[in-house]
Amino acid sequence: MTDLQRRPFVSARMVAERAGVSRSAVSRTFTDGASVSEATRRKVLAAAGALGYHVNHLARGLRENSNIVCLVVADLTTPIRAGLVDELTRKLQAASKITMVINTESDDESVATALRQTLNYRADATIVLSGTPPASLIETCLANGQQVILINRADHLQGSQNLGVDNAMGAREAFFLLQRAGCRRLAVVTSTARTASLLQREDVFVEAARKAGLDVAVTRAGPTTYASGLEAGRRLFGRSDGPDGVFCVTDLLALGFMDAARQEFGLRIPDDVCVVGFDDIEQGGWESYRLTTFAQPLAAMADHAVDLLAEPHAWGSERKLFEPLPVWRRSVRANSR
Amino acid sequence: MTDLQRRPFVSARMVAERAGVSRSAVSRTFTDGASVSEATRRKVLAAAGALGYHVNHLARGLRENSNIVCLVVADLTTPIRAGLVDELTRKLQAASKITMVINTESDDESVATALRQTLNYRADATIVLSGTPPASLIETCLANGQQVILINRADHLQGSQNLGVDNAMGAREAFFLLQRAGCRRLAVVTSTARTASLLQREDVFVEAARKAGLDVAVTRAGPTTYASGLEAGRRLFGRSDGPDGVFCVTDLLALGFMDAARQEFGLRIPDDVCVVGFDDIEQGGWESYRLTTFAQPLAAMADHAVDLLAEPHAWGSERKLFEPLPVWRRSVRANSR
DNA sequence: AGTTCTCTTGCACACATGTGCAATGAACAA
DNA sequence: TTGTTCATTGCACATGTGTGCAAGAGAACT
Repeated sequence: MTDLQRRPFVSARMVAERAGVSRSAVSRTFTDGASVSEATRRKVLAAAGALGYHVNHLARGLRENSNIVCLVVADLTTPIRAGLVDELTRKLQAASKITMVINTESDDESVATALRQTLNYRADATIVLSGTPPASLIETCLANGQQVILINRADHLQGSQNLGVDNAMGAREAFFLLQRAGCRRLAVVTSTARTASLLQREDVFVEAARKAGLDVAVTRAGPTTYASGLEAGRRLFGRSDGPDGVFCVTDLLALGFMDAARQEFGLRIPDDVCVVGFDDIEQGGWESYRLTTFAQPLAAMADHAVDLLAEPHAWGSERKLFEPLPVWRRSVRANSR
Repeated sequence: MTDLQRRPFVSARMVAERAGVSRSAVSRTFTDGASVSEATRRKVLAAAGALGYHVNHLARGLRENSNIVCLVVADLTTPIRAGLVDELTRKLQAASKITMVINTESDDESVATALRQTLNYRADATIVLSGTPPASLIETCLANGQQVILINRADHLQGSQNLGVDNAMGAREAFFLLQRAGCRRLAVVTSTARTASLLQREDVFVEAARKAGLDVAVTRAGPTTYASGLEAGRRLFGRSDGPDGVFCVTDLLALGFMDAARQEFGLRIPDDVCVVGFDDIEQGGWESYRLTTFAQPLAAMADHAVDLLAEPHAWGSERKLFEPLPVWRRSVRANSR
């Protein structure tokens, strides 16, 4: 009682003592394919059960791979982020990895701090979902044999492995959708967060419209939230000639925009305005919205990320793009030609 | 190249060699309050910087506390769950803990497996947000000196520390809200998932109504989702005398229910039906819904959970309840007496 | 019986860290 | 100069694993 101190976790040695065998025997009992006789194995298992022994994976991680994967993410409550984290944690667990989540601000300094923590815990790999880590830090991770996987960060950093949805393709398709619906006064609703993904969606859409001889009003009312979409709607319809076809670079923005159009300006969707989103979050499918959008294939993306972990770390920084899947619902008119 | 194998992480010994000091000096440099001269400290820091050294927290965790906290959770994409995980990861990080997320099915067997993994990684504590671990396993955790904190699991398990929102209070208030609004034909919309929280909300509401001489129709159309709320609405209004006051035990159910009422039966809210939810998820505040509900004080709950970690593990299983905060919006009529 | 072969087991080391203890050396007072 | 104090530093051990190596035991075969 006096001397026991604060070391309550039962170790392999205690099990060995109780079972009357060597510590090696205990270790081998819990190692697949190691050589132990059936008799000692039973003795060890009995002792372990009685004492409540569990192999210490931290100590095991000292010698070999830690099997730890870090997820660096911001804005966890956003549906699309939550969806991705959900898929990843699930699949990582299935691959018998352990997931450490670092919930950071999305500014680059915080991400850098998070990445350093990653190194402290000897993670085999880090998956970055938000922000952009500085190149020098990525290099440090790689030098320490740690994989760095960036998801939907268009920044093409040397040595890191990249994957993401094909924003350009989605934006192009979005334009064609609105064009086919006969929209003439186009607008893009985006956010003040100038991440590469959002910028690309905006740019490609505007470019496609320009090629077709149409002008586009771009609105950025705030961060990438429902509230910003709402505010964008107010701004766009507050002027004399509101748009009749709108591409919202994110579903959240789209839902806010739709509410502004309908509740505050009495407009009908899709009769008066057509709206296209991006991401395919669950809420877009709700009866109040029925938003036509492009889905990020989250399951496939998570699968691929986990596959990358198994492969021998390819050095040339690669980049895999996933096609966004069109989801047809009711926020765009049927072809009117 | 041939012999280097796969051990790229730089250790304290390498730093020591490069700096021309002992390994202890390196260790002390990175330990607060240890005795190192300014000269060697500088040498060590220089070498560490050049080599990209980071202290191995896993090895450090072998001797003392691992500073790892496990979060066992299911249905991560649900807004309320995502919100709680977001708060917890943030606050744990601020308390310089590391968060491991175990995304499990909510059935008890999966939770048990998750809890065992928790022991393998020598987590200082486990926070359970979903499912109910078997009592025997909790005992094992406690015996190993690991704290077990259950959030919103009404199951009062010996030795575990419990906290959650006061469901009874919220349900009672919900009834009074509807009563004051003059509703006479009451209904409860709940799910087939018979978790203690949801059952209590249902029971207390029904009991309060019965005391006031009112009968309540209880509908459970499926799991705790938007779709189930939608289906519940169809069932309730498909009969001759639909309800005029409904308590949905979850905001998600409420939103689905509202959509059914409005889109499929042309009812107005709150003129024809009053709706009260529970949880206060972000979507309930959107313009299409403006749901009156009771908020779970997630921030305060997360604060308290983190505080529990600091305290010396009190053995008598305690239980702290948080008052749900009423959020007045537009889905309930103003008092009509 | 003697030889060979296979299976099992214990010792010792490696992994990366923190720290008690003793030794070293410098600064300072007498 | 000598004795004392104090900061600094290195050695060695502890933490809990996995595994190579050699030794031992028993079985099978000549």
